Amino acid sequence: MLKVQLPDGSTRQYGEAITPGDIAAEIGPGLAKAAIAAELDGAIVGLDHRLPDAGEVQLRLLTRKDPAALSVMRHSCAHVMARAVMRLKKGTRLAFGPTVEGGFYYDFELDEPLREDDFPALEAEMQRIIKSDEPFEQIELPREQALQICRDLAQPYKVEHIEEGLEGHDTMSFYRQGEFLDLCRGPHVPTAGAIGAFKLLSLAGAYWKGDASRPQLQRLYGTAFFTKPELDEHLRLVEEAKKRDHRVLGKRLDLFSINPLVGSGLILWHPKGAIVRGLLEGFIKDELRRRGYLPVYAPHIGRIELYKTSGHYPYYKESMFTPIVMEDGEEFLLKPMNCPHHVMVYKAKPRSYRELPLRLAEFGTVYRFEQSGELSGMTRVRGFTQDDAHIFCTHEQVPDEFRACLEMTQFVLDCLGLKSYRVRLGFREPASDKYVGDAANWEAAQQSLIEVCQSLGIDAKIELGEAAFYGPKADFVVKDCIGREWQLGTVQLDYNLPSEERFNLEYIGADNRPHRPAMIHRAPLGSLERFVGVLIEHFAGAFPLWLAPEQVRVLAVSQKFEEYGRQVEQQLVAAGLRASGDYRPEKIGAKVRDAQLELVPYMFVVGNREQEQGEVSVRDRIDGDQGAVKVQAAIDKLLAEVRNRTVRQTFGGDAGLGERSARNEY
RNA sequence: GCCAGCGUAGCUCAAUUGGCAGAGCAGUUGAUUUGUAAUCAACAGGUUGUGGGUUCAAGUCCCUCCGCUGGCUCCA
Repeated sequence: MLKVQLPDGSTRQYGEAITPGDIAAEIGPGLAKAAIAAELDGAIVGLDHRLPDAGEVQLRLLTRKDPAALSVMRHSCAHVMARAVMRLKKGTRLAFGPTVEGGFYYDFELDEPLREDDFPALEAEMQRIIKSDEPFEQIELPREQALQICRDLAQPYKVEHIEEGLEGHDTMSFYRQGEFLDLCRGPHVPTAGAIGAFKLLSLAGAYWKGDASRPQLQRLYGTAFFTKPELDEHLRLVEEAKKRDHRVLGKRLDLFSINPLVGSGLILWHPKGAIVRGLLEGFIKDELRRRGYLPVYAPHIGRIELYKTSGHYPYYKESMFTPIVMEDGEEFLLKPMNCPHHVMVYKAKPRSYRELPLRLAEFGTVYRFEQSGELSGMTRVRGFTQDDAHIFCTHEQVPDEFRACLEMTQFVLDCLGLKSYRVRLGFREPASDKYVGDAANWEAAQQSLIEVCQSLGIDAKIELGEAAFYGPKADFVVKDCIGREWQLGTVQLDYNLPSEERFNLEYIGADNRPHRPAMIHRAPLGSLERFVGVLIEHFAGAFPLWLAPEQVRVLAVSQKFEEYGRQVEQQLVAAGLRASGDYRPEKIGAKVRDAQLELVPYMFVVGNREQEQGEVSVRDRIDGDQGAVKVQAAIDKLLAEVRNRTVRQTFGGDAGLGERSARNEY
């Protein structure tokens, strides 16, 4: 006897084998038609899933209104896409085809590669398959039979996956849809007709099982929604994301450039971009001073022996610039990290416990030879500046220092209007022996990270095995205003560099004996390049007043008022505002338009009326014409907005562009 | 690094089947003196990313390299 509890609290009892589809039909023909999948005790299953014969289960029938149903449908759409590819390209070998955030993909190996030109034909074929509305039918087969079928179908990747990936599974799940049969655990929509509007998006390379030493397959990306308007809205958001791309805006707003003659991945900060960066640096410097950090400076290169001692060389040799070799054989490296230099500052003299915690801070520029295919605008570069600091402290001080670091990062992000973020806690894999440092210290440090996050109200997720070999870490992952996630700030504990086999750091304790300090690396913004890139996209180039490269522009109604305009402009500059003036022989409408397109936060319009009254007409970039006020009153208003670092406007929306993470395997 | 695609004026984009490289904006000059998102006109702007090849003829077809884009892999 099976007892089924439904979301409304009602229960139903069944004596015979039953499926969610049967139950839906029993409740009503409308639900039977609308149901797409079901949630059985928290797990998503198909409508044809056979419920247990006895016991008690909770069941929820999912319609197209449930987000979980969308994933099921997209996965089915991936199958339809694969079926279409196999119809058009004979001999296609199938790999994996899961759902990802914002859509789905399927990996194939073909004799003739797919091209984007093939998309229209593929989409037409998919449309035909959906129209014929054939059911998705699950088939469970014993291991040997499953293997034989995949061999008969000439699907070597499926065979390999059964043999290696699904070792220990006795039965295999397949889904059949017409002539298309695929190893798949599902679930799927009942029939292809449930698939709504879809679109093929892009073509890419992907290694089999994500392993660069294995064959490279072709990955076909697509997306699907239950209705055409939803698909159109999604595509519109993707277009919106493209418009606020920091590479596009960086060029249009003259913030930065990258020049092949200078080198890939090397940022040229133009004056306007440099203003934004400088303001951020100033903001951070003030915070560091307030929080007891001491500024230091270190050179951009160091002898190779420094990095041999730190252990970075030759371990990270592949992602470093080649050493500079002098005539006498001495070698230098462009520094890929600031820590070894800062460690040497620590080691410059004997340290007492009374000096700890010692917090050494520097905007340190580092160089890493990232793979060419990895470079992207300001967010992935070969030379970047970290708002770096290294804290040397006793093990007892670690929790307080963690707290201060996380609190500062939180403060900085809040000030910049980045309100949506989470923290990834990278902890050690308990069973592994790849980590340096004392296990008890690790345990205490990890525990304190959890407690600090809790007390600061930070949404933190523990990821076992994601720690660096030298210590646990907390990475801040920030979500921008269209839902994309970026890893920015980081706090990392380091048991390696202070160790005897590395720099052998010591301090003299209260017991007059030497002790080993702990070391924390931390950077609230991460890299200024990436951070500014993310800020550009987050604000769509429209920086809040305190960060805007140009804060006010004086617009003269005609050239007759140039003199008064320049006078106002001077007052603005004297008040500490970044101001300019537009005295061209253009109509005021044209000047307004230009300032508006350049995203200048405020325009002060001056003409005859203003000149006579000692006023300016304030035009707000967001709210438009605000009418005339005395010059000093206008300045005071702006100064207050700067002082408070007011964030007045960000742009909303979520294009489903977060971390692309595979959910359904095979 | 790997797979696929792309590269035309500062920017956005045209150029029939391989047949005289073109437009808008930006720029310069001149006229206009303007009241809240584009005043008018003239001028100038190019070794079509680089180097090679096929052809009577290459922006267009083939190869090389460089760069960019989307992914994959990597990320101290």
